[in-house]
Amino acid sequence: MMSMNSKQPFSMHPMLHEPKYTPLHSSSEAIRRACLPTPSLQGNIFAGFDETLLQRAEALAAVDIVAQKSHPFKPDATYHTMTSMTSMTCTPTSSSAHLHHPSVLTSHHHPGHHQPAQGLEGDLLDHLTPGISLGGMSTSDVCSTASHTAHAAAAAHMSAINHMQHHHHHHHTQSMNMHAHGLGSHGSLGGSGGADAEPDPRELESFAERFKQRRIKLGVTQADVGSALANLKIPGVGCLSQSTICRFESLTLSHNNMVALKPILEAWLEEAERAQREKMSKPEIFNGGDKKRKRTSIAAPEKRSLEAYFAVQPRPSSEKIAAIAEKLDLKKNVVRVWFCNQRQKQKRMKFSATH
DNA sequence: ATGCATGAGTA
DNA sequence: ACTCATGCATA
Repeated sequence: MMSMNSKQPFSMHPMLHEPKYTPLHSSSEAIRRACLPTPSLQGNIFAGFDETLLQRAEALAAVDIVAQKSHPFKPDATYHTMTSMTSMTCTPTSSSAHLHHPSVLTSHHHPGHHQPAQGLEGDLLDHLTPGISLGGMSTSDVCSTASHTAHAAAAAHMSAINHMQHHHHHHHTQSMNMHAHGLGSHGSLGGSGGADAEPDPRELESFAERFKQRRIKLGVTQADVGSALANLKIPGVGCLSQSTICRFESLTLSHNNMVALKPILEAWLEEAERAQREKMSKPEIFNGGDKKRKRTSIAAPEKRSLEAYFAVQPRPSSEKIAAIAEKLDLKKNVVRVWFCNQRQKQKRMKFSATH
């Protein structure tokens, strides 16, 4: 079933499955695509290029250390010991069903990628400037220690604290209108004139801000919002995690994701404010789930190396990943996932270029 | 707030 | 095996 992939009722052009955003920041795509030009790759004489890459990248990483900040936390003693877990996938058996796939909002447009040749590392490395290649990546961390996210903001009022709603709803239905914004035309919609579908990054930005503001005013935490969403009974919409709400508010989601989530959170907001008005009371149960997934922690040195590799080749081949994994003494899967996540990060709104 | 991970849907 | 949307665990 093609299901959700079907975006607009009126198929614009079967070929244009590129629901890319407004011309304003459509470059996030361009960026990643732009890194494939391979000027020269004939140099890889022998099979030593893999080793070379690793060595060079690590060398860069070393430089990085100096130029980088050394977090106040653990210098490096991080226990990446557990990276040896073969299938840490703690059998999902654990009560809390893992069945959820609230991907109602998925837009799955294929990003037509490519298989960039992998012989350019050597060259690239040679032309790379330590500061440049790695500077923009690792510094992204640093969270404001004071995450006064109104944690205990007394959600006394409407605390629809429904953790653990073992959703088993298979909402594949509704596929948000991922609309292929008419690139070029869309005037400006000064104040959301187009009802609910505005692919405007600016609009999303302001909404996210207002959302957070009003949410806090309601005295509700991000987690509360997430679980309360289930009470909205919006077909195909279950609950969301604190993470997602947080990311929405901080715009650290993909554009499409933001667009898809907006109407839902908007609906919740209004419902919440309405409910507060009439002093309601929602029955809250508790939760009851226990499953401890251990979060692998990649030590700083390894992380730096990975970043160095990434700067050169964001999409290493399976073999390359294996090599890197072995070099850094990490599970291949850990490395693979790391690269995937890294790529995803680059696509997020907030820091995505042109924004 | 964010790092590492899972899973559905695709290619 | 990747992308994307999400989530658990944790700094």
